[in-house]
Order: sequence, then C-alpha cells, then structure tokens
Amino acid sequence: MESRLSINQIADIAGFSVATISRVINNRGGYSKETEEKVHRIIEEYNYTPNANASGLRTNRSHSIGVMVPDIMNEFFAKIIRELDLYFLKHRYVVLICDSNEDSALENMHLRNLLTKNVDGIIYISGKNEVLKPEQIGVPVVYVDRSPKNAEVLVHSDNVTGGYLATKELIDAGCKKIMFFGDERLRSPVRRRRDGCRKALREAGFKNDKMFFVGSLPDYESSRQRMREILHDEGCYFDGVFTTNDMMALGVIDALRESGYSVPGDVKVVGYDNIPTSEFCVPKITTVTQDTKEIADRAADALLKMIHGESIEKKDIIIPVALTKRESTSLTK
Amino acid sequence: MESRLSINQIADIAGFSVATISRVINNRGGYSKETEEKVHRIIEEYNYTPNANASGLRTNRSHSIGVMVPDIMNEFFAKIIRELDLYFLKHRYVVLICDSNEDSALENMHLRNLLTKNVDGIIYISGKNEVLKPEQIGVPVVYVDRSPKNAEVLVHSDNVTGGYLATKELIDAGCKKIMFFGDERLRSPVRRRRDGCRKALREAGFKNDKMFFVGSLPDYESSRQRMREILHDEGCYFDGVFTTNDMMALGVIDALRESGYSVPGDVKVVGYDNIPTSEFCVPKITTVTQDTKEIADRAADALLKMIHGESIEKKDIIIPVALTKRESTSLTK
DNA sequence: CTGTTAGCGCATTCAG
DNA sequence: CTGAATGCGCTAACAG
Repeated sequence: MESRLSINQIADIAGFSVATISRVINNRGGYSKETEEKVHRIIEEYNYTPNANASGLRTNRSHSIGVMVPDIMNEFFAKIIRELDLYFLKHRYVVLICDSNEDSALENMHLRNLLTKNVDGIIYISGKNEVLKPEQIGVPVVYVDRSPKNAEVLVHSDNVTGGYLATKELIDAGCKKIMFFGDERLRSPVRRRRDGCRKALREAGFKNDKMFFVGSLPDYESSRQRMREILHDEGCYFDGVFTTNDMMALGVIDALRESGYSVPGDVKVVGYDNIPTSEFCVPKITTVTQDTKEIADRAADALLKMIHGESIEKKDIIIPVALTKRESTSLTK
Repeated sequence: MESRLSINQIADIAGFSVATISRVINNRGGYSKETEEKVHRIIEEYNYTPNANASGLRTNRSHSIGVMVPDIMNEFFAKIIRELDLYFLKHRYVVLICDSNEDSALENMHLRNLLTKNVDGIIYISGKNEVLKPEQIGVPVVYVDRSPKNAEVLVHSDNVTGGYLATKELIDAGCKKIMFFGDERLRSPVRRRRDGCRKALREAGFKNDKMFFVGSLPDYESSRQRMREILHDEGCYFDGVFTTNDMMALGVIDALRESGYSVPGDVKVVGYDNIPTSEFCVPKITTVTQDTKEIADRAADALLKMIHGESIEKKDIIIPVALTKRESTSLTK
C-alpha cells in the first residue's frame, strides 16, 4: 500500500514546476502543447491523483455534494439518487448520500456531518416540515419533492395535476363516491395531491357527501389495517379510492379483497409513484408516474448554478407527471 | 452565507492556543477540566465545525468511505447501502456511494473519483470479474457479494446453501425435472447457487436428463422472453424452476402463465433475494432471503478494522441465508 | 510560456 | 497542563 505521489514529485519527474502541473491538471491554459502532453503522460504513467483535501483546503471547495433522502429503499428516491449520481459524476463531483430514514435526529447528524465535510451544496429531500435557514447551513441548497417552510429553491412534481389526474381517472371510470386515502403526515406533496383531487371532484359536481378524506401512515401494513377498520366500522361506502402512494394502494386493495370486495369491480383504486410492484401485483395498479430523471437533472442543474454563483431564474421548478393506466381502474371485469 | 470560523479564531476567542483547542476536539487529553468545558462551550456557542479538508490533509485521513454498488435500484443493494450508511454514521464516517450501473467504464470513473477524494477505505460490490490490485487502489477494500479474482477480504451470503435450499424445496414439493434458470453472466454468486443446486439434485438422485441449466439476462423482460422461446421451441419439459433472482422468477412465471401453464400447479418456481414485489405478486414467490444487515455490518466492521491497522481474522466471511416459503411452491392448488 | 512562493486549517512535535 | 512552530499538497498571485 505505497503512499500516493504528490504534485511535487510529479513536478520533479516531469521537470516542471508544481505550478505548471497544476495548470495542466485544471486546464487553466498557459502552457505549450508539448508540455501538456508530457505532463499528462507522466500523470498517467505514475497513476497520479490529486489530493482533494489539499486542493479543497486551498480553494475552499470540496467538489462534493450532499444528498439527503428520507428513505433510500423507496424506489422513487432510489431512482432520484441514481440520476443525481450520474449527473454529478459527469461534472466530476462526488455525492455524499445520507439516508435519514425519516428520522429527524438522524437527519440532523447527517447534516452536521455534511457541513463538516465542506460539501459545496446540498440536494435536500427532508423528512421535516421545518429546516435550518440558509444562513445556518452556509452552502447552497436545492430542495426536492418536499418543501419545508424556508426553502429557497424547490424542484418538485406537479402534484396538484397528479392528484387531479388520478381523481379524474376514477370519475371517468364511473366512480360516484370517492375516497382520498392519504399519508396522514400531510407533507406538502400530499397536500397538493389532495388539492388536485378536490379540484377534480368539484369540477365533476361532487357534493361533500360523495367525497371522503382519510389519513393513514404511508406503509402497506398501516394502510391495510386502516382500510380494514373502515370496512368493519362503516362498511364499503365508496366505490373509488385514490391513495397517495402505491404501497398504500396495495394495502387498501388487499383489505378490500379480504372483505370480499372486488377491485376494480366494486371499488376502483389509483396509486402514486409507479413503483415496480404496482405492475406485477393483481390487479395491476393504475398510478401516477413522476419523471424522476427530470426532477434529478433540474435539481442538480440548479444546484451547480448556485454553486458557481449564477443566478437561478426559477425558484420553484415544477415537473410534469403522467397517469399510467392499468387494471385497478379498468371498466371491464 | 457567512464563512465558517477556523480553529484559530476559536483559539483567540477562548484565550487558548490552537494546540489546546485541537487537543480538546480530538480528546487527546492533557488539559484541565475547566479548559475542556470552556472550549466545548465556545465551540457550541459559535457553532464551530472543524474543517475536514484541513484535518484530512494533515492526517492523511478523510474519515470517508467509498461504497461501490452495481445498481442502487436493486432492493438488495439498496438495503445494504442503508445499513452501511447507518453503521458508518455511528462511527462518524461519511459514505460516498457510487452507482456503477453495471457499467465498467462508469465504475472506473467512480473509482478514480474515490481515490482522489482520499477515502479511507472502500466497500466494493463490483460489476466486474477482475478488479484493480490492492496496491493499485492503495486503501483497504472489502468486497461484498461478488468476488473478483484478487479480492482480499470478501463478505458474502452462503450462496451454495441458498441454491441448495431452493432446489431442495422444489424436490420436496414433488418436482421431477428441474431447471436452473440463472443470470447468464455467471458471476460468482450465481455460480455458487448453481453448485448448491447441483448438490441438491445429485443427493436426490437426479440424472442428467432430469436437470437443465439455462442462462438469461437477469431482468424481467429478458427472462420472460427467454422462457417464451423455450416453451415455444421445446415445450414445457420441466416441472420446477429455480431462478437466481426474483425479477427473473416473475418473468418466468408470466411466460408460463401466458402459455397456459399454472404456477404452482404445473410448474413450481423458486426465486432469490426476497424483494418486496415477490410478496405481492400472484402467486407469491418462494424465495431465498439474504441477511443484508449482517452482510453490511460484517463488511463495515472488517473495513474499519483494516483502516485502523488491525488484522482481520477471517478473509472470507459467509453469511447464512434462509428459505422463505410462499405460494409458488405450494402443493395445493 | 514557466517558476517561486505564500498560505489555506489543522495535528503534532518540541519546549516550557 | 499549555503554547510556538512546522508542514501536509495544492492553487493563485506575482515575477520573469
């Protein structure tokens, strides 16, 4: 495990000064073609890699980006991470991924850790509704998906339209009594989906006694349990359900089926996120698909601009969504 | 966006020298109780965080760990990342996650990037069969899951037993003609699962004309297509299939069903990995569950030991697996 | 086009 | 128990 070469040693070997080596590495220009080639050759030959600590110390740049996510196991966030990773790699940034696991204390530890590591910027998908102020963080931050109170720049899906499309699909499929079955923590995306849902309902002339709003924790088991209780206590007084994610849809469908109701026969269901499972379960779930690549790219793009001191034209970047129709809202059956 | 305080400023404020501040921060001892308290108080008050670049430059340690994974969207790897992240956070390390996306060129770029960033060690789940030699990497490496030729320390599931258990389950369910349907790239875990499969078959007295080995790319569509071809060209000459991951099992099952065969009625299927979908699809898939937390913890543990210069007793750490029985191998139906 | 040099923030001798 | 001084590897003036 021989220790790495320094720029000094490379300079000695190449017969130039460190300044020239540094210039070539960062292609600052101001050297001859031959010099450039020779330096590159030697760097290659000796497998030299610059010491990021040293250059970071000097420039006060770490060339690294922090990415905070609430749940790396969630396909939606995993996809965003993948896209961010790819984007930043291209720009020669390293990505520090922090999985806060929806835990506020963990999130804080991670954040401190990131700051200590001198990240140049942060992509922040927070589990909290309130977040440190920009000046407390001290580096550019782009929020994604969830919008905390003091978010400056936010990239998120068009959740209002998502909720609208999902609900419209139920209405078009003939549902007369529709339930909004949402993550009870009511984070901003869920609130917006609810707004879109209301809008569709109003437009279609639904009265208050034909629309219902229910909250649940957003996982499979909680949703199943919640729907069981509803069916047990009040019976099946609805014929369409819009859940704010696909795992909830799975739970709702299973509860419905175990009570003898057919989906989509008696009740139609629309989910959100288009996770892989939604395509392989029975019935396949109609869902709202978010454009994760676009979300990631726009967020990364905005962050890089902020890091380079360029101004951001739009502080609130909204990415279109699309409805993916499947069996859980089909008319036949 | 005020710039951060340096240790010098803290020293001035506290009325001590930087040396003392440094000692307190790293609790090196050699200072009075009062000094310690005062320093801590001031650090707290001024929200001072040490500059990791500077201390890294000085100590040649970055307190960061590189993690290379072939596919962050894969639940199995995502779970490992989550556990690693948690483990290292506890030990105040930051984790640099690199998603090589099963792409060798990307993997190399990421690796160079990691080295530049001075990571103290790497957890390496490689997409390749051959990997840089330890002395070329220059920091401790623990390989996980896949074992390249020159791996020094490797943590992986007991794949032989996994293959054995899966196949045994098919045999116990009454299958007489069994197909091993494996990832055609034949990486080490798949080879071992095949070995376990063979072992179970041999033990049960299967002759060569009752066991079949088929290769496919490891995704849903490829597996489905491959199985379609088999059924079309040769018919259904088997009554049990062991696929080396769950997505392949899904593809195989769908191909079987669309050709009119029942699962588990005509053909029983066992998958591998226990991804969430395997529990929600129809039929629910019998599969082999890997202990991802244990894999992650043991790998992280070994890496930290290597980083601290302690010797590793075991170079080849094997984690037990378990069979998760579900509908795709059930006798009834 | 190229070289010399100061200093980024910190940990660590060595002196006291 | 504490402080002064050195240098880690690199970039960016500045000088030639």
